[in-house]
Amino acid sequence: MYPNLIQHIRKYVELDENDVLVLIKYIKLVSLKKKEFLLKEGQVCRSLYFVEKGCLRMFFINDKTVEQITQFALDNWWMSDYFSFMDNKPSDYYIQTVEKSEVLTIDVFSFEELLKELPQMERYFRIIMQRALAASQLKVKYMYELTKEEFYMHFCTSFPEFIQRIPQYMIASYLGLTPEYVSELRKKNF
Amino acid sequence: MYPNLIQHIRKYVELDENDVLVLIKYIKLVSLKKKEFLLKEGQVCRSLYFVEKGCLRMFFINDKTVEQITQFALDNWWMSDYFSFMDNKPSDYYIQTVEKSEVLTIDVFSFEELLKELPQMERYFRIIMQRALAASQLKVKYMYELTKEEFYMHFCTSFPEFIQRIPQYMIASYLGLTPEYVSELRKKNF
DNA sequence: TTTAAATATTAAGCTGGTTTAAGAAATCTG
DNA sequence: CAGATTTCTTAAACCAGCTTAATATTTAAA
Repeated sequence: MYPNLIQHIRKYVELDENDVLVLIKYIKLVSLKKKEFLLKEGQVCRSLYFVEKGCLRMFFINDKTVEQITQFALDNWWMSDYFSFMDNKPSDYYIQTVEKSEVLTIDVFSFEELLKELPQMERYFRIIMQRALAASQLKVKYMYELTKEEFYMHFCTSFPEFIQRIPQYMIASYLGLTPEYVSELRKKNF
Repeated sequence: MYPNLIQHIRKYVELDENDVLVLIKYIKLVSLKKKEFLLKEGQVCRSLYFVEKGCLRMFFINDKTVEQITQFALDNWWMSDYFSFMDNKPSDYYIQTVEKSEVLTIDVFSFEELLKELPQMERYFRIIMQRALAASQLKVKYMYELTKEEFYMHFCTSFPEFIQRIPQYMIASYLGLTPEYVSELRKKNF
């Protein structure tokens, strides 16, 4: 049950069979089709989401017309609007499946209970947050360092699995480019 | 001793007088003048830094000429290159004081020992990382959402204390603008 | 298999923000 | 206080990447 999550946790902390039984008390599995929503703007983000299988995207609506993607989560990634989750505030974001997905959810209350009952999960999430923070800082560095063309090329070579699975216009949005410009770059570079 | 750090920790977890004695075993105070370095490119970032008083900036060198600032840390902020710290890899960054500062440092080894001896610190750092991640995500959102002019104006109204303490050209760098363009914006907007 | 919807391409014109270069003002240092 | 250094301003030329608008292609649904 939830093999990817269990394995992921065990990369960072000890988790015996009993701990697993505790863990699964607090976790819910949600099976979703393509384009289903886990969160919409205005709702409080009440859960952390772990992608067992599939792909999520997080986006907000720019000047009320354009979807601006800020994150993707493929298999074995956590996703949440942490501000909304922590402070119980309405979110500015949507979280939606990009493809058919199996998502594990843990709500605020279960999260706190789980941390009490399995203190090593405090360490696990500390490490997860720390790694997510490092990744976020790296993305910001690339946004500063690279031209948009370089940013796109870098993304293509660094994350070829995204190029396979995610429509081009979504990648454009994630990188802060227009789809038209990505078209131009593809023509130019291949 | 270290009143700001102690108070900061107590905002999130319990810390009795004995715990404080344990904590200070692992922490070092460094007093620095303006423009002193805590980290230089190529070195491994071996510590987490907490600003008791003062101001730090984190930057890297762009195409070998221009300093690109990615973070500031004022009083009560933690700063580190988490990638370098976690994985023991040479950093791309410099960390330098912007003004005379009192900085608390905790190195990798002490960090692990501290977490063993005071497990509630695992929770404290989980929350700190979570908040830093939320802040980083919010910055990325603004970078997507706002024009450079709006980004600058938003920063000025949201963080007036930065405008007081930090030279204008550093703020320009942090926001990804040229100092010349900031000059133009100031003329235009006041 | 047809129709509709979603995704991708092409090309011309335009603009927000950079680059370059020079000088002015403020702040340090002895 | 004087000179050196750091920080800030001004203005013109320039360009990476966007906008607009029309068409083409792929995918999904009926």
